[in-house]
Amino acid sequence: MACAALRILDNLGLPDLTMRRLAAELDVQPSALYHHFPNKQTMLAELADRIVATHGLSPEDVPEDWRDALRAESAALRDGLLAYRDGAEVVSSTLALGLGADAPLHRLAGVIGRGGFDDSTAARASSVLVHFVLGHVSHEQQRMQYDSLGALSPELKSRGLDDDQAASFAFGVDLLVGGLERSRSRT
Amino acid sequence: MACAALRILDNLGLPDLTMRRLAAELDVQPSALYHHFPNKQTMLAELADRIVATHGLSPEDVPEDWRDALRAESAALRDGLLAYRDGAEVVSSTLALGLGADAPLHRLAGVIGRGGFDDSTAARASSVLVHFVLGHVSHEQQRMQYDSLGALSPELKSRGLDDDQAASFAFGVDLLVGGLERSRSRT
DNA sequence: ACCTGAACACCGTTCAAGT
DNA sequence: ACCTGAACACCGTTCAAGT
Repeated sequence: MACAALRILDNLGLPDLTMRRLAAELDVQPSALYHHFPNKQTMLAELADRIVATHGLSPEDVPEDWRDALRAESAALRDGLLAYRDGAEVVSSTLALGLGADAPLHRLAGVIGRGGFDDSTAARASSVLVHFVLGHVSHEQQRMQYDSLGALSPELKSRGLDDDQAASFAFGVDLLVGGLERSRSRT
Repeated sequence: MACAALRILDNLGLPDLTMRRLAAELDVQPSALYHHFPNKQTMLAELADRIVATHGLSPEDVPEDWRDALRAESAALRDGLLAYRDGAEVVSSTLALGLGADAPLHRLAGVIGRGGFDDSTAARASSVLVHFVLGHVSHEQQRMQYDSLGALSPELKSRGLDDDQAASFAFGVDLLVGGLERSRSRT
């Protein structure tokens, strides 16, 4: 059920993920969907939860240094969002509406807490980080879609573009890690 | 024309800002709008540009210290977004689609550049900052809307909530300012 | 140049009725 | 419990025709 929705999302994108198309994919009438979700937003929230659950970094892969752990978790979250077309937008809107997809928030806050910051700081900093990740990846995915719509010589321009995106993503994460580190040394 | 759109946005919110309602507000047929904008997104982009243009900090009010200037510009941007219902979401989607609303990006990059950072760093850091601001204010506005829909004793919970929002906003900005400062001293 | 009228191809959601 | 069929109240956009 949610699998069909993810398939539509990945193949056609968020604007084409309609209740009617999902119903058609399941060979069912649109009204039947409302026995499983109260409304469309709830269905998208379920998708968002699944998308961020994908970014499972196995516990043994989490570095013990909190800064490296934060970088690793951030990169894993980015990978999870990039795994589905328009993944960042789905998660972003769900999170904004307070309907879920808040696992990364708690995950990252936990890592920061392990760095010796108080709960309030950890919560706020993880929120800043998640806002950045969602904004960055949304932009990234928007650009991918634009490029695939075939402007002039897409290969030429996108050669090394993935590296650029990864680098500017890492820059943002490092900026926040640095800010955190500094905030502690200034106490 | 754009004023009517802003009025609808502020009174009814983004979901109710439809081409048909805008046409009705202007006492015109929906099809008439397409002589002014090629499509709805373009119309929203015009709105977004206007919303971020509001955040005009007069040049004499910009502090000379780049860190204070960054804080002041960020706060002014937040105020501009908060000035219209769903302002952050309108700007966010327009920026994501690359249709405009990039004035704050250049403004902030300029301020950072005045702090002695190279152009690439300034551009990346201002992008991080704008992602944070949009994410934060979106969340803020979502919550305002939710509260006004009247949960239990809204005054009780929102007493001092504005201060909280302003404080966590300032925290995020300071985190990034600190990160930038640190990135220079570590060169 | 700017607008009307009418249509096209859709939406999300509800609800009685069936099994 | 789960689904159908039909409807309600909308959308964004196009296009011939008018002025």
